[in-house]
Amino acid sequence: MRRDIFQAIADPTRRAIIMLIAVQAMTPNGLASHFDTSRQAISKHLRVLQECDVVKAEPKGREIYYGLEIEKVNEIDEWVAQVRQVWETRFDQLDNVLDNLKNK
Amino acid sequence: MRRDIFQAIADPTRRAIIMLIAVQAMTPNGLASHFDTSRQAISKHLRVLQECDVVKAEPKGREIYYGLEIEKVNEIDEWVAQVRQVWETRFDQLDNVLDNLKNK
DNA sequence: TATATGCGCAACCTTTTGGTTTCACAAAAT
DNA sequence: ATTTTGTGAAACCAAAAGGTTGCGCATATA
Repeated sequence: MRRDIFQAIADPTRRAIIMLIAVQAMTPNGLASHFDTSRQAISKHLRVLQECDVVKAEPKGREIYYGLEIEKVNEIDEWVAQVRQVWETRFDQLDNVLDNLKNK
Repeated sequence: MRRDIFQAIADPTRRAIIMLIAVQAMTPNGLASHFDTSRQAISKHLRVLQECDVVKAEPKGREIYYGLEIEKVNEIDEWVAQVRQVWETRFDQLDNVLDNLKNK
């Protein structure tokens, strides 16, 4: 399944996971202790996060630490910036129209 | 149903709608002409976008123009900034640890 | 007035999502 | 060597998502 970062952050639990591992890498069990669901459910969320490279797995013995890939978060910023840029350009155009009116 | 902005931007079609109306307010039919789906499907997306205040409806005769509420986009930024801040603080803490080691 | 247009809403259907339970397996601990 | 612990994967399930078609209603247009 083709995932993207926007789908990844759509779920509140996944956003909370991201926030937690922003502090430090954590294991599935460690993460699950902060939520009201099973470890398996958290593992599923981690898989989604992995599929779009928001999260990286680092095995340590029989534990697996999941760490945040902060660069991926930039993709969100980029889109938001694009929207804002389009929005502001629109006002520039309006300004131009108003300037033209004033100059007549 | 309780929606939030993150769910709103999860769908690619909705992100495209947001980008389009960032340029100028548009009607459902006007929007639908840019996509490969029915007007009703676009209307459903608009309803989702309305429910989390990303979009505002402005009736004009029998047409309804949907315009972007740019302020809502800031909520995305805020969350991203929060993640980044936590992430960077983490490194500050590591720096502190390293500083302490160096001072011994 | 009759007709065409633009729209929202409801019913329906299929696929996806998010959860659970159960299992197998590797790595630690006993 | 046996048991405990940490994990991913698979099967299953209910709910939600995203699409369609068909409708009714209000507003333009003829």
